[in-house]
Amino acid sequence: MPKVSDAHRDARRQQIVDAAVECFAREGFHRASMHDIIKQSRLSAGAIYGYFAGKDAIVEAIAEERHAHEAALLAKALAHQDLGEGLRTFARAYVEWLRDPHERRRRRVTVQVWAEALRSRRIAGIVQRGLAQRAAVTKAFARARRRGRLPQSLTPDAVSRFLLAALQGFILQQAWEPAVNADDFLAVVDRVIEALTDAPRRAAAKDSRSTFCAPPVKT
Amino acid sequence: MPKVSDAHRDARRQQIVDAAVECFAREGFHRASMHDIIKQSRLSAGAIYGYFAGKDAIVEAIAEERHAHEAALLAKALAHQDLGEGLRTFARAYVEWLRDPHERRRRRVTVQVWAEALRSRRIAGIVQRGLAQRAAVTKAFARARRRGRLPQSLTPDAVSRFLLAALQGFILQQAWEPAVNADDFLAVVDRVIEALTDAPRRAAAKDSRSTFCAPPVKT
Amino acid sequence: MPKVSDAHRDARRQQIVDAAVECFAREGFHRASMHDIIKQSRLSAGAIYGYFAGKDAIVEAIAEERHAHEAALLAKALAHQDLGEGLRTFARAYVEWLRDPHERRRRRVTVQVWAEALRSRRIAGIVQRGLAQRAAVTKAFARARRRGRLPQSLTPDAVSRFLLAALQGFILQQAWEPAVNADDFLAVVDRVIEALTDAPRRAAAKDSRSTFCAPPVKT
Amino acid sequence: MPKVSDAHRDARRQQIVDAAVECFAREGFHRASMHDIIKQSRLSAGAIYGYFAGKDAIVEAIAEERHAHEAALLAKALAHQDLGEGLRTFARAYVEWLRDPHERRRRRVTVQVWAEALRSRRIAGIVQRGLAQRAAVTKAFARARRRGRLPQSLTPDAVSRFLLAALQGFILQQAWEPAVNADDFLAVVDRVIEALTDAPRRAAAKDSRSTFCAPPVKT
DNA sequence: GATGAATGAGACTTCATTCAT
DNA sequence: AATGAATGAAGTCTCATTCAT
Repeated sequence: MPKVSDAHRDARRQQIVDAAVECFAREGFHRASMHDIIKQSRLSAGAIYGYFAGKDAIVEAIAEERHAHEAALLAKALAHQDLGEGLRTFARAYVEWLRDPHERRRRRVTVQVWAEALRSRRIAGIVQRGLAQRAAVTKAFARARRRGRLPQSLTPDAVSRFLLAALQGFILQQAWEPAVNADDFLAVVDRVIEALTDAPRRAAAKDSRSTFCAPPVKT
Repeated sequence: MPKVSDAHRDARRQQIVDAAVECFAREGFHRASMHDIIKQSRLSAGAIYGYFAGKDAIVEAIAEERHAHEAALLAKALAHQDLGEGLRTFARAYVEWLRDPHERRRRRVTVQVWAEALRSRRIAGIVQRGLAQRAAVTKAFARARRRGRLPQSLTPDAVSRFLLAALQGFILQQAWEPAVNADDFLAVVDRVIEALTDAPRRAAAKDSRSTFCAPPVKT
Repeated sequence: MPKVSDAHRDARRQQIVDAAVECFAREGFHRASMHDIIKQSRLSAGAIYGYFAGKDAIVEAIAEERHAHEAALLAKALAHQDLGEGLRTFARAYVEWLRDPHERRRRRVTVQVWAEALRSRRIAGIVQRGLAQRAAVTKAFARARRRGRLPQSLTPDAVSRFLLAALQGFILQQAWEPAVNADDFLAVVDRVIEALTDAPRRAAAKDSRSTFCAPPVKT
Repeated sequence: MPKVSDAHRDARRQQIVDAAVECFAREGFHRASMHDIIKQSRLSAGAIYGYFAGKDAIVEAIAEERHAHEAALLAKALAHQDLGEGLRTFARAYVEWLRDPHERRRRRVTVQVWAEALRSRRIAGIVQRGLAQRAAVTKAFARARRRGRLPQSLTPDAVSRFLLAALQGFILQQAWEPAVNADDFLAVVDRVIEALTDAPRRAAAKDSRSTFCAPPVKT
């Protein structure tokens, strides 16, 4: 079986990653043994080590895998004319993505990756690279704020961080309780995004005044 | 009939739990060995097994530990006349709690507990018991909604879930990046709680005007 | 089985070393598995790792073991009034030592240690430490040369090195061919030592002159 | 009927052996993997197995390789009119040979072969075949003894064995310490050969006098 | 003939837990 | 009650060799 095609190599790699996701979702990284992954992948021990340097490398590959899709969703969100609208669409698409049973298994692994990031510099780096995508949202909020669409009292960084936190928390909750009602959650998200970004529109239509004035202006 | 006093037993128990937190925060549950915990606690293997049935039991004890304090904070929040005010106070107190270095170490373990809950029924049960405290908040929101202080379009469950999610996400982010700016985050939390609890009344009764109206000079 | 006596620990350690010698002599270090040593020692895997950090550490312990006895033999040799006499006695005692079947097994391991010294810095260091004992012989030859009992044309270092080489070669040959005639070999050794050190006596008695003068004086 | 010429086959074979020597000298047989040899030789796994049955066969080929050259040197030595002279020339030529860096690498492997001979019957056989060359020297000493040029008290076998031992010991020492002074060593070898082959005659016929008589000033 | 991906037995080592002292 | 040496199953990974292409 000499010099196999790149496509074949990629397929094998994916076969291993998929098997590992299955095992890790079921047992956790540390409980799942290489033997389990080997059986699940229907390859041999040696074959796997030809594609990955070890168990950790597989974990890292899994950790890395989600970024591309997230970046795509995010790009679409930020392309919207209206930031709030874009973010609401993003939230909807993201939650939709989470409905896929295959993706749900991966998310169980994601939660473990989050924990592992506290221990492994490599994993921490990968997680950081994922989190770094938030920067684009922060920038968008900064632009919005300059146009008066975000309260001066809030920092763009904290706003994007807050929305990300809510999303991460939801991912956690869904991992623990798969039956969680995503639509109701999305309704809250919509309302929050609206509150954070839509006020000017409301101001234009209804001329509202209120406690919104209370927090001091942050510069 | 123990030869040693209960106080002594409790102290020993805490000594073990503290040593384990230290080890788990540093290495993760699975990487930390009982040997590590034994050394850290300066007790003997046999002694530890006199207090805990095994490694899992220690993990469970740690997982359980946080609930009492959380319940107390929450009770105070819900005792407030104004729900929004109570929740904002809660958020502030919670974040303050997270500043303590000792607590931060424990939180690193919490993140691991979250991952472990996906694997262990016992840990899952403990986490669920913690999450169950959210019910009181949900009830409070239900009351608020009946009084028109929460939009009819939002379910009390989803609102409390959303706020919890944001808190959990913040805990994660702080674990990864201890220098995260908590005050800016709290400002967003305040605004969101306000938006969720004040808006309905405002929309119906008041016209709002605010900082939104004064866009800063472009830079 | 808490806090066992030092004597007990030493006995256990020796039990492991002895088992390892048995296995290494039979199979070679690399072929002999830890499993073999474990079975041979009638201890458990874990017990062995409580005494040695790993297979290499056992090899090192074995490599180290011979030095004390060698140093004792050498000290006796060098205490002799007459260096030649001392060395002949040493050779005899050393060869006698090699007759012991237990010691012969150890020597099979020694030959492997010699090879391993080319690869492992640790083993190389241990071997060097053994070889360093030659320095005392070199010094004795230097003294002898100053008293005219060693040809000026020979360096003390080379002489001691030569004798050591012959001994090492004999050890090799005996390892390959246990039936080698040691007495005949010793007769040659005697003659050689005599030739290297006894000339003055002969010179006194017989006034000999010869090709011995040919090599240039080395200083 | 091979598609490639014998010359090509031999070149390939040598390429493999050279690569293996490189790897074995660097890492030792057991640590060097076939993978290492494959990379070093710039051939493929399959190609190597077309030339050698396995790793052991390569080791055996290396072990065998030295004999031809040794036999040639020895034949020249024994062709000398004077045995002592012949042996001294041999020693000189042999040590000269050891100066070549390529040969030094091979000698590192030789030392390993010596150890391996204790374990593998095949390697033992090859080593024995090398050692068997000593028989010719023994015979020469027997002839010398019949002519009164070797003391009756020494067996020809032991004398040749002794000289071989010294040479083997030197090879070991040079492997461990490449900077060893070969010339000084050769001076001792010369003297010893002289003592073994000239002494009887001298003792009977001559009076000897030498450098022994001129003790240097004490320092 | 040549290639190199794949095999899978088996290597070394760790570690939660027990129990004789 | 306390100790810590001992257990041994199970873990991760390597590597000589094969054989489909």
